[in-house]
Amino acid sequence: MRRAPQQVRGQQRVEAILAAAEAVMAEVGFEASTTNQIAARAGVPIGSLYQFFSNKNAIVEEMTRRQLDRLVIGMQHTLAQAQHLTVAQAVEMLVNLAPASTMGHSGFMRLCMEATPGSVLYETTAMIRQEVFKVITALIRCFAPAMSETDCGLHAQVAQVSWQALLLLYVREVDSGHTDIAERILAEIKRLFTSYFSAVLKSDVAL
Amino acid sequence: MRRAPQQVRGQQRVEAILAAAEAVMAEVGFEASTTNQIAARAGVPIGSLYQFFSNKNAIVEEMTRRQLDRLVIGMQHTLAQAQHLTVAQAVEMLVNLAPASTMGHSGFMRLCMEATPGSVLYETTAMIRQEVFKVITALIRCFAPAMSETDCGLHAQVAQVSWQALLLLYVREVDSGHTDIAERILAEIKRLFTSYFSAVLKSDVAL
DNA sequence: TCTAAATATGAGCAATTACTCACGTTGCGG
DNA sequence: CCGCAACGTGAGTAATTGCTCATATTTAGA
Repeated sequence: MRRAPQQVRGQQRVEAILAAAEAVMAEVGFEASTTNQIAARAGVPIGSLYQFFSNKNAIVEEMTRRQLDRLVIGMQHTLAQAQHLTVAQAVEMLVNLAPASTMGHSGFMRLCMEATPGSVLYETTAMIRQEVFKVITALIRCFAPAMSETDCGLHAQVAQVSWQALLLLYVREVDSGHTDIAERILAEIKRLFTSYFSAVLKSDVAL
Repeated sequence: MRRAPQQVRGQQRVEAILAAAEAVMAEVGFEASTTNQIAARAGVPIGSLYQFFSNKNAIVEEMTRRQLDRLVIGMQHTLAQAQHLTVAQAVEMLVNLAPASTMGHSGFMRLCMEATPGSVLYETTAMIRQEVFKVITALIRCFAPAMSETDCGLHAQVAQVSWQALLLLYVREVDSGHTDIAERILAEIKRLFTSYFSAVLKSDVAL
């Protein structure tokens, strides 16, 4: 941020801008969204937007920082007790965290997961993907301590990419108001990861 | 196309434009690519580009038409004999088709799979995703003829989305020249789908 | 050879967009 | 109450881009 707000009206404006930005970007995408559009939606003149954010990127950076905070809540906790659980139970618990961390920010969630390598948005939101990758790696490690580093990384990458794509499917259904379909997708996600991890762990033990 | 080329020089120019467009778009993305950039790369004045293509979209439409042709080759054949195969064998054969249909057009492949709903590119390339969805649905149907329409569709959607994301991972590694990593990813994809479909079919039989 | 259609060409238009800046207004410590 | 810093404001600028169009050249058939 160019200039952190120090008065209440400044903070309120920053909140309004962030909310408007999330709404506009969710509607038209990051690239297609314009700063003028965001400012208008927030009921704020364009000059005020640039008072607090040096450019369009800075807005997303702030959104990423906040999403990251939301994300780590619960994940660390689940991971800590994973060793006392079965694979299916651990997957169940981690997937169940999704609705809470998505709630109220499905717009940003979609932006984040739809970002493609090379785009500005992808670089900005890289931290979030890395965090998910680290959690999955730790999970695999927990159940297969002897697995090689490269194999573990490969499995985690495959899982992370699938997770991202499937969570996107879930978020879209939630956004469309299809709560029942969203629930069924979550169930499918659990089934997919449970069966994949089981297959991976089985072949690891066999070696 | 605004005006189909009728002379050889016209056809050559169209080919040059399509090749240049794929290269440029693969580098900077569809939105960020400019028609002037594409024309320059093709060694063709901007006016000639608009002689054959009414706009940037028309270029991608032609690319999609060609990719669709490449895609259906082999898939129908594999599907036809799926009933004589195990799930693992059918998955193996379908996944093995990927390298051939990707070869030489990984740029467009990436564009297609990175497209997000709402974008122009997504609408244009919708046919390709639909084709993949139809094949997966048929595959599931083949092994579980009694499965309900909604369940079948849900499983196919989950599979299609995962397939898209994982194939993207594969294509990126191929583009980076990491042939060995790409091969290992293909193996993981087979494992993931085999275990997922097995789990799905097992629970279907149990009902 | 002649003519009409196909193709070639690139300066430039119209529209859009991120961002600035010069000048008002409000709030707060002393 | 004063003075300074935070904040408000929006017309305007520079740059970019998709696309047109008037005009020139090439090709194919009769």
